[in-house]
Amino acid sequence: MHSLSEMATMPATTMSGSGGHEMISGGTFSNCGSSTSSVGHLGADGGSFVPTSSQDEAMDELGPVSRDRCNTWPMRRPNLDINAQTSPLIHEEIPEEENDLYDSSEHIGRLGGSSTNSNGVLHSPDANSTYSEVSSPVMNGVSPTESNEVSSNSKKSTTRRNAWGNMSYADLITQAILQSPDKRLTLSQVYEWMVQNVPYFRDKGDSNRRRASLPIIHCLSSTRPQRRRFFFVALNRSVLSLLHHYCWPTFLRSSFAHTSLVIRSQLCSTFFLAVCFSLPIFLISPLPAATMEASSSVDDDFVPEPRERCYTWPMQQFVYDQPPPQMMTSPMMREPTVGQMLTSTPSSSNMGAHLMPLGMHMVPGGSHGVNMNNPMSGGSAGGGPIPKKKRCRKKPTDQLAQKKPNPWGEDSYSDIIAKALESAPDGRLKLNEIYQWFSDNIPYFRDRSSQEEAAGWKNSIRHNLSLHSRFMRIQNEGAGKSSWWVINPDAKPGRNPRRRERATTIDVTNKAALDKSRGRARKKIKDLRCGQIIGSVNCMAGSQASIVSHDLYDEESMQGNFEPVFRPRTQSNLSVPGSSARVSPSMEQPFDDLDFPPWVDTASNMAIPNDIVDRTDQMRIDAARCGIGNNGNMNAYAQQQHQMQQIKQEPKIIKQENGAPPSYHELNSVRGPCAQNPLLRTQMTPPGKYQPMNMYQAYGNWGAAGVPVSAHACGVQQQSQSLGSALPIDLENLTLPDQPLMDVDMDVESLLRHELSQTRDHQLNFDL
DNA sequence: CTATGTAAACAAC
DNA sequence: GTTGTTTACATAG
Ligand SMILES: [Mg+2]
Repeated sequence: MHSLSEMATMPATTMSGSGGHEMISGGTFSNCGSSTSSVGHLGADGGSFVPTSSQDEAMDELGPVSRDRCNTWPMRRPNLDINAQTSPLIHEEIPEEENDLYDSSEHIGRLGGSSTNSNGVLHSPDANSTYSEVSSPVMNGVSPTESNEVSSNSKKSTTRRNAWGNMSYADLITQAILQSPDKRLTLSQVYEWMVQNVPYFRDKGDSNRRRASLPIIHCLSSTRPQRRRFFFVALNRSVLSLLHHYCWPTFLRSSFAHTSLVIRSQLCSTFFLAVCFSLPIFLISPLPAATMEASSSVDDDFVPEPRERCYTWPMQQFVYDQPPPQMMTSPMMREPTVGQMLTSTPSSSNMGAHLMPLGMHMVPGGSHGVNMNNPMSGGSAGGGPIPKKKRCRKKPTDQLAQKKPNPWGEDSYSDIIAKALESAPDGRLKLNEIYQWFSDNIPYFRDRSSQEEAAGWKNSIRHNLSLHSRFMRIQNEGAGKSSWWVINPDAKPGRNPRRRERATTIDVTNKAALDKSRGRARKKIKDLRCGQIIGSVNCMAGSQASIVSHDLYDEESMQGNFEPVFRPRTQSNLSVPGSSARVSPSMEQPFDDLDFPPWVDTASNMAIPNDIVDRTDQMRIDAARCGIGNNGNMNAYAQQQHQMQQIKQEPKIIKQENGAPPSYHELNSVRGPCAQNPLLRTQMTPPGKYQPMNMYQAYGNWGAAGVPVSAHACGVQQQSQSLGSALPIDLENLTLPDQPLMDVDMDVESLLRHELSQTRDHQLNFDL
């Protein structure tokens, strides 16, 4: 079994009341609350938050300092009156939700139907109905004909918010979950429920497509009202990091009681996001009685206490001592998450015994570094095409005898990289940090740290990072900054690249020919770049390619996909083998490895963004407003982060137009309105610093205890301000297949923006 | 065959 | 020189 550390190491993240307020008001985002309780009271009273002028003032007080330009979060928008009009309805419901928001179908119905409940009202799920037996739970209480009419009628109706009725996705999901026996469903079961119970989705057909593999479990069965709040748990660090970079906050259990409103609203977004992106997120009520109370003591001990501090900072870190029961026993957990797979490599326990038998100069195995064997291997150096001598890499007999696949041990580069990333406090490392991790933790590489010797294995690391969709690069905005590398939680476990084999089939005998052909290819590309229309598009192989903003290169032509004038180093130029012309992105299935609801127009609606801009290092924190007085409540890590933030404070950023036209980064910055997480590690903290086990010898214990806890705080609110007011309100609008400029990148952005717009709009759509 | 390691070309920074 | 992406090729299973 997997230890829980890899999936339940929860970063402490709380949302400050001010954050919640900002989210609603559309004001600026503050990463920090105040040290006083004035801001925190939002959570203290259980979410009875109402945007008032006084709070607005408080907000202003706490708001970020003025800045020239928003590189980390959107600038304050003048006014979002639209929200003010749309929100109150839902808004007013929230404060009172203490009593059973989720068990009250009426509430849900009301949320779903803003004006009339004729269609949106949901009756309480039949107590006898089981998940599998529900006939048409969504339309309970609605006459068959009526319901049918509602859902099948696609024409716009002013009384209907969505094509299927007034219920939001969250409403539907909630219904599905509530009607399940265990009050929890996997994502695929949610899909199934949708398809089975909502005619609109049923009609979309293809219910078996893109089944979810990663579960969302929603436990709402807590009997104690005070615990009937939600937070979500990223099951592993990978997800965590992704959430993190998406700016979806994760929460400590200790924080939820104070931030229920925020959490709920965040949850809704996350909820939806989870559905769309198949994030393995657990949605659980605070220690749901049904699933956790029985076996987990964590719950019972846990009593959230009010606290006076910035709720964006972690107070304490919450770590499951053991996996939540459902994770261990639930049959729904069919497919392991990436993180689980990473840590479930067989036998790494012998890593500890992995003695480097040979001195660093004996170099039994690897041909890395100074390779004596092949003096000609410097391919391009020579003047002319030198026939390349065949490489001969025989595995040394002693290594064979040890059954070790590699001179350093069992794990592949990929495995080691993954472990490095997982060991990182934020689940992310930069390339050189990965290098360092190798050197620090694995003797073999440590012994080959010289520039010359390291070139080989570093190359291999880079190669692996690029090659495997398992790893995801996150753009680190800022000149000269290398990207963050994280585990890609959406990577498909099994299959991966199908491009490697080509070499074996190509019969090119000498390097000259190879280079020549390569040159031709290059030339061809360059020619094409000069204006020819090519039928390929930057596409994703697996989920591995970077997402390219077509806004950049392809202003308005959906027909002609011009190659970019140049390809950013970090941008894949791969085209899909087999499908040359992909004029219509929805035709091909470049996202087969992604799990989307069947009815979702995957190609047009979303994709896993592999390029995410991270502007962590650019945030500016006003330390004075961050509740510094309560450091005693922080864990060491948080304190360190805190100090760092105080130290940092560099107002710089403001990376203005470098003379360049709307750059790739610029566009990325729009797409990835990721927040700067005040708790994110910066470059000032070396990756290995928080590692309890720094030795590769302890390798086998990874996953058990080796993953340090990290604290994350990530506000989602600030994103909302960047959203145009013209954003579609209904998800439907985003899934229209004929939306122009529809492409991977575009869709991610729009999806996120949509989500954010929902958030801004007071959870108009997704609030439960 | 696939998975992996290694080398290297190339490009952008 | 570094960071990334790809391709090529070799070996093991
Ligand atoms: Mg990759």
